[in-house]
Amino acid sequence: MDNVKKQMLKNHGLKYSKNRILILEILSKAEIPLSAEQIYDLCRQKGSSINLSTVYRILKAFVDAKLSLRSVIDMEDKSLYELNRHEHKHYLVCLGCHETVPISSCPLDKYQKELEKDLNYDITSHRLEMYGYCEECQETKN
Amino acid sequence: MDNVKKQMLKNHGLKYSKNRILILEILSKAEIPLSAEQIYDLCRQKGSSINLSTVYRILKAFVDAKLSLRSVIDMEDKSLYELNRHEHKHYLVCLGCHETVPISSCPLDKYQKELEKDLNYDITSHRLEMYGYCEECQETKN
DNA sequence: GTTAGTGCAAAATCTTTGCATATTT
DNA sequence: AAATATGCAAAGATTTTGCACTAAC
Repeated sequence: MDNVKKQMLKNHGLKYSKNRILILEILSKAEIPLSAEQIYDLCRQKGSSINLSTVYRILKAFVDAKLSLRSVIDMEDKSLYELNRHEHKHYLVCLGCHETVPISSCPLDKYQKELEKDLNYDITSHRLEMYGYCEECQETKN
Repeated sequence: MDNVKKQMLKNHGLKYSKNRILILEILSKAEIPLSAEQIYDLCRQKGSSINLSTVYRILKAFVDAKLSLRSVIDMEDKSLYELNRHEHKHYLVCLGCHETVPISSCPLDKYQKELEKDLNYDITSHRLEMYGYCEECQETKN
């Protein structure tokens, strides 16, 4: 029984369950956001007989508890889920091969503060993704 | 018959049709991105008997022809469509009332060039949305 | 023992498609 | 007349939900 993960659940007001631990492990190891189905497949590969609807329910619980983040990538129709690492991170996505590169620098802090003043908004977050072509796809013109 | 809009279709390799003109008008007037269903409703309000699947087909044609842009907003499950005005624009979305404010300034040019060099990517576009609370929703804690 | 999580099947929502008909060039 | 757009109904894909059952506290 993984006590670190169990504690993570508790800290976010979530009850323990085998499935939740399993999905938490998968998200912890993932370096890029995964779709519900990818997570489901990884569960099955690890021998679990979890149901897809349970995966969705757990992901929803994680997002509500702010343990996970949900996002969508341009041109994709499905949601992606990742662990909320409380790092400010963005992604660069190759439009050819869909390689996804995490980027930890962010140039938006000052800009966000200016906007807040100008527009009388309390800005709590932002989403930034960059799109383009990786070295290989530039050559093959994918 | 709106000849400006007719020409717009032609310029993008799209054949004329009443429905296409109608949707083009709706997108032209819209200041923020609209969902397929909102566009459908606006069509019906204008007396058209268009079918929802036709709306989807036209929007797909517009996006393929780069006459329109398709996007998704965090926490929403449906695509949004707007006219491709070839302006670089972002949106600030209120998490309380979903007010959407277009923002034309963009602080990312230099940053994007740095990333290109660092990562050997050809970066062709980016998406930025800001989320927060408008003045009113800050008060009512929506 | 009570509360909450899960599997399964069925439904809900958004989007796409096949086919017969209508419109555009 | 030939090619494309459209309406309708049906299917796809992703996500949600009701209910009986099981696991966790």
